[in-house]
Amino acid sequence: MVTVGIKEVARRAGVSPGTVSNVLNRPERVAPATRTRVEEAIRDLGFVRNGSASTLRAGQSRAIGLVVLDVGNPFFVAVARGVEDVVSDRDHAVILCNSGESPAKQARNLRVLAEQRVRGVLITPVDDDTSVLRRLRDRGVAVVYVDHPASGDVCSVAVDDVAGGDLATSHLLAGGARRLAFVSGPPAIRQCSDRRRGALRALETAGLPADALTDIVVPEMNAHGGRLAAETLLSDGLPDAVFCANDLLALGVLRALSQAGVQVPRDVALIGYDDIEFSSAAAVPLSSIRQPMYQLGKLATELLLEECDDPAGHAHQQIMFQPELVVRESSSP
Amino acid sequence: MVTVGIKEVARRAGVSPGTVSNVLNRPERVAPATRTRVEEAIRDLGFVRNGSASTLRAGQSRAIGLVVLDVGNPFFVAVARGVEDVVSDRDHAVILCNSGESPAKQARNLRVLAEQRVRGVLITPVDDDTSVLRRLRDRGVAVVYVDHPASGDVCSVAVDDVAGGDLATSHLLAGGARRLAFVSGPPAIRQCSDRRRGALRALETAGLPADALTDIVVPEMNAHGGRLAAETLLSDGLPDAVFCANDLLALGVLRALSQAGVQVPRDVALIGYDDIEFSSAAAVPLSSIRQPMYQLGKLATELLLEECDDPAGHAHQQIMFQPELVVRESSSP
DNA sequence: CGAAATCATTAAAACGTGTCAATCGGCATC
DNA sequence: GATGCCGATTGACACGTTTTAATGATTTCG
Repeated sequence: MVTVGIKEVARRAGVSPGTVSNVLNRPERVAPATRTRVEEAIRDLGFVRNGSASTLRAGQSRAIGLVVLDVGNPFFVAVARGVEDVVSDRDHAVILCNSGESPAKQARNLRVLAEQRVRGVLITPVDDDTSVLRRLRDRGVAVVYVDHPASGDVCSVAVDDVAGGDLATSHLLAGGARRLAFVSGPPAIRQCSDRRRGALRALETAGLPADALTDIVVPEMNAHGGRLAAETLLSDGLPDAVFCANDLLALGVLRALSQAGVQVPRDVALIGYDDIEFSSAAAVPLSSIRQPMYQLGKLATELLLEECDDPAGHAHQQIMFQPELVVRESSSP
Repeated sequence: MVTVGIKEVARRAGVSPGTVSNVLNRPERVAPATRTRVEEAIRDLGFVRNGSASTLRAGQSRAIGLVVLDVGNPFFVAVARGVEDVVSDRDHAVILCNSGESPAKQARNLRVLAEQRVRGVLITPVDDDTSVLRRLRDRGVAVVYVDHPASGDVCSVAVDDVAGGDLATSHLLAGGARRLAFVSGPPAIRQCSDRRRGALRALETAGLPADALTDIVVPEMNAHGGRLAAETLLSDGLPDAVFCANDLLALGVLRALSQAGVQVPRDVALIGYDDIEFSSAAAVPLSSIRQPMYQLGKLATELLLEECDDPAGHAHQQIMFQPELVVRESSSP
């Protein structure tokens, strides 16, 4: 393993290591003639900068961390795309981490990111325990919440989940449903509890009691969780309508119900959340709540980089998008 | 930004920096009493080790790179899961990169990984240009091909795509189809060309001419590409059956055809590739070719780490899995 | 009881880059 | 022709960790 470093390049180009460094970092400071000479040497020797050394010296790396709940969820994939597009313009890198909805994995990921001295972290937190994040910020790492509202001292980009829950539920109620089920992951996940609160608000607006809504909590917010929920639905008796906290759950529910001979929407109405691409292509096209996923990632990254570039003059912002109801066959009588 | 380093921990614990390093890396070498003292100091000061410094000193980091064609494709998400599970046991990290089927992005990603001095790289190459990879290996970075067969001097884990293409096509032919269309991305992508070769083999076996297969090439192997392909199908006249190089394409084709009033499988049979979870939940459940996605990632990672740990005694292996036909409604008359 | 051996700890030298004060050379001004 | 000035380049040090050879402390054995 031959390690060609900055000083070999320097020797080859007949300059000092300092000049090579300048070519890499502030090309404008070095005379055009020597610059091309150095660039040739770099090409000839196949030199690639040692990121560790550069990070060590500079005190921070040219990477940001993105911690999401589930890389298997197209929602977060779309968010990641937004992040990637902004970041690659500034030739930074994204370290994508998956917390799998587990606080332990989230903590492990954050430790790795802290070790890597990332400039900043975009995170969809697993729960409301902000202590880990606070420690990160104390260490000088900028943090922006993604899909999670925050209070004054930190930036956040989110979508109004209470409004979304209300939208979905009001739509189901307008369709004539009276007994509802809410399928979601652990209530510690804010998206779940907020969407539930929205559902309850809709019930109240409609003059219905809160116990018209039955909670079904499953451990994982994916298709498998959805199938588990369907088992409960089938054994406990079907409600008029089912509201799932995301589309993966809804697809799982839909699948399991169909296999059991239950027809959607005839026997039970169904609505999901996120409006991922697959929802419209499902066996029964899925009604859902649309969110600006790509925008979420994009804007969050812009806020993060702004804070990194000017920590002092940066004013924290909390952005809140509004979700949108998308009606398809699964909830139309 | 306060930087608490190893030497502050040392001072607090009343030992030398070297001892703190030993506690971190070879705890067995330090006496239990001092070890706990150091561990307390670490906790008290909230010390986290500077990964750059340790990477710089060690010459390589404790991370591996994974470069995939499309993070939006559930196939690669499943592969990534396999990788992640193996790697996190050895407490290494995975840097996940998306080449988006573009050689330029792939090259950029590899540069970043080289800068980070990753121990090894798992990659599904965009094309057959191995020069970049060869340079990486010359620099001492282990490389394993994922979902891409290789020749003797490098490890690879792949699935027999020719066999898969044959399986899919033979199945369509057995269903009575005579005129076929093959929808895929650019033929430079090996998965596409191999599956096509398998399709041609099946035609030959059945005694049909090669021009019974019409190629439809789209720029992106996702649902959008599928919709583009469907436009071509509709304007050029429908074949008896359509074989798509992956399920995302097939879902897009299915969707667009349905919207145009074409019924699957009555008007045209359809089969995809990969057997991603959504395929079975589609409007018309999709026939497909199943691949051991998780196993692919898992085994590739094991080979990679084996090579990293013992570069000299390592014998390169080329693993080839066999795919499996999954028949569902989209191809059953 | 002294010497040897074992064990725990330390001091100092790297790793490759970025930074900054210092130097050099060329040029214009007086 | 001396002086000052400015841009280009240099040299040396620092970043935080790991590692190795050496030191100090303690035990074992003759």
